[in-house]
Amino acid sequence: MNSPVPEGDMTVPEGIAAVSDGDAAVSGRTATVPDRTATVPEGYDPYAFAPFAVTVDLAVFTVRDGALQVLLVERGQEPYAGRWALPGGFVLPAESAETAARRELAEETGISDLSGLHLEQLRTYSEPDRDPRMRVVSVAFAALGPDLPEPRGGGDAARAEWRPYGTFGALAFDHDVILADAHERIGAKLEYSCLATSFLPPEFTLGELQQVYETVWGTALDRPNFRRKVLATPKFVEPVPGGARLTGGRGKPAALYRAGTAGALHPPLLRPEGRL
Amino acid sequence: MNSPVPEGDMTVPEGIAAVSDGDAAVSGRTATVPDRTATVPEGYDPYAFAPFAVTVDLAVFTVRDGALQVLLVERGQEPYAGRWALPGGFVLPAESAETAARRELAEETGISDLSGLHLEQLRTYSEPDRDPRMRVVSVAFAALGPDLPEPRGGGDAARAEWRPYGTFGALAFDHDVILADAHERIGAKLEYSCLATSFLPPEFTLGELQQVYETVWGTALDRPNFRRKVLATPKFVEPVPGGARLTGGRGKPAALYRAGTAGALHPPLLRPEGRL
DNA sequence: TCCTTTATAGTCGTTCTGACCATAAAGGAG
DNA sequence: CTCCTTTATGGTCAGAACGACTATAAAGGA
Repeated sequence: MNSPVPEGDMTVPEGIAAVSDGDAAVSGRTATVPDRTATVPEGYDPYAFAPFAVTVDLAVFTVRDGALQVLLVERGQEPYAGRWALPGGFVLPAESAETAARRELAEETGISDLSGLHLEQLRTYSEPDRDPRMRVVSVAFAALGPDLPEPRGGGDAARAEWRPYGTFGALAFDHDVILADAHERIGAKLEYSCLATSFLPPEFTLGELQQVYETVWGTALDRPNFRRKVLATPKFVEPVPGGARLTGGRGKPAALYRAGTAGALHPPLLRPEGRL
Repeated sequence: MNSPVPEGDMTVPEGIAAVSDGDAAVSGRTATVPDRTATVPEGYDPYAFAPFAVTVDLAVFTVRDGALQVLLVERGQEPYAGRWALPGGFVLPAESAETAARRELAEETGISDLSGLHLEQLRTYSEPDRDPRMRVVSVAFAALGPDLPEPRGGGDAARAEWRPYGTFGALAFDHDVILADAHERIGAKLEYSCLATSFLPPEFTLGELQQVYETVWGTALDRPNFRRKVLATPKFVEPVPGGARLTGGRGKPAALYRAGTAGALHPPLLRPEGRL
């Protein structure tokens, strides 16, 4: 896994080749301001390569209280000061976008255990006028996890909160578009992957699994048919050994299941109506 | 559609806001070195934002001679001089990644008519060591089109050629991974979208459409069943008015069809065996 | 002790799918 | 001109999957 700079014709000073070999900058994981000397070789003019700032933005979903909720942060600065936005931040010189996404999320929410969080690259937003201040390219991620703790709003975020999807006004920048794209992607992936289990704790009932589908898709599903489909799909879920059952609810106790080893669903579990 | 720089804490000089308005660099379509003054405001320290070079890489597929072919260019410089690579290049300061992708492709292949080409963002590759020279983030695209003209190999590319998928050795950088990801994505999208028609000219036979599926998936399909599925999907294809038929081939002349207006396929046309 | 709620099992008719077989219409070989 | 091969197209048929239901079980609450 190396990488591009395609067939670059841009005159690259010979001294550059040796630069990124030094891993001196890799350690700067918690710094918010990148080490200025880390990736910039002596005598290298970064403007020759049209420098961009690279950020990550995260559309983090969870299912809480039977509703699809999104993690938002309140901006403390212009532009869009006071407006809600998706969490995110700058990619540091020694980070991949994936690494930066997890770091930023941890910083801004104070949630330390992100192990159960499913992170997935959505797409990159690179319109030249995305940010009124400067040229910023943002790698967007869709993330989903089980009912996570209340965010603390640390790091660069003034505040951080779970908000029910659709109950807030326009977000900062192009975050409305990113969020809508993320929602569409998640909904589509539920059809042909076992992604839904990422919304749930390690052990769950089929009723809870169904609620994930219903919440994300916004449609009601027939319970017996849903159950039949899920159980008919090999390795989608497997019963918890010992016949453990969840009680305490209103009705008959439900059997507990764990996520299986399947990555894809065959056949897919299609949404009732058309794909869009 | 604006954009991120999330809740930026990095002190941004006020003078920056006016910067990207200047479209001075947009014209530099054939320039290999971007205008250095275009996006860099006075008094702005780019290192505070960890400048990255941003490139695009394209995995361009077509079906030729019954085989899936990929467009490759030969690198003329180190690193990986003489190695085959995916076409691509630097994003200019006033371009989106999509715009840069089409420009680079036109430059490096000499193919002027890219209108029939379907371009789709794949994902962004941002591992810190992707490029041995410097920090480069690459937005990868999957592209597919009907049998395109022979590439001329202009622009930054020493040579450009169609090569049957799988008939070449290791590509430069992480382009092997990008290409594999693109192939997987295309194969998956054939299942639930009408993307296959992008591989074909405006008018085509069902046999040609089936060959696209067979070529991309690498599996044989039952002809009557394929036909039944395709015709049963509303708006996937529509017959050419007047009952035009393609003759000149070996067997019975085939009816001609055009791409319909459907974007998604319901129900999907699943690959014979599991999804991966 | 009902009543409500949720889980789970099963039925039934329709639709879809995969594996076939059959026929039509072209070009090529002899 | 006559087979033969090739490709297109039209069917059949049994099994699988699906959607809409009905029925029963097991909990808590009134």
